[in-house]
Amino acid sequence: MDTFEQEPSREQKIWQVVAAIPEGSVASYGQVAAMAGLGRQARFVGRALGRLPGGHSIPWHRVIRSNGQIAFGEGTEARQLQTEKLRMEGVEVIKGRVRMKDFQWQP
DNA sequence: GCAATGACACTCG
DNA sequence: CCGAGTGCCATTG
Repeated sequence: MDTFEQEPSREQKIWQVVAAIPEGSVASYGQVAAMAGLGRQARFVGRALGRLPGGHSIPWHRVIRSNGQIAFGEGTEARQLQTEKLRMEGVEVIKGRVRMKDFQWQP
């Protein structure tokens, strides 16, 4: 029973913010963290998404580093998938990085 | 209970 | 442009 209650609210907040990112835009971990009320806790966002089980329906591919780079290492399936998804939504991905200046989500 | 790790961010040189 | 150091917090051995 107590095996499914790891972290309450914080994750929920993150999911909300990530789910609120419009198509064709991207947000950095720090940005999501700030909007979720976590301040600089970007790591919490990353860990939250990474440890998240299936069935969450969260567009994790719209979340990248503050620097515009894809969070995953080169040669990983996840990175390829994220790149493809972003391109499919109209986001230009050059060498695994995005032009934040033009695609960063501005609330 | 401590040490190491991790889908990060920021500053400095 | 890139490397190194620091902070922040939860998970895992």
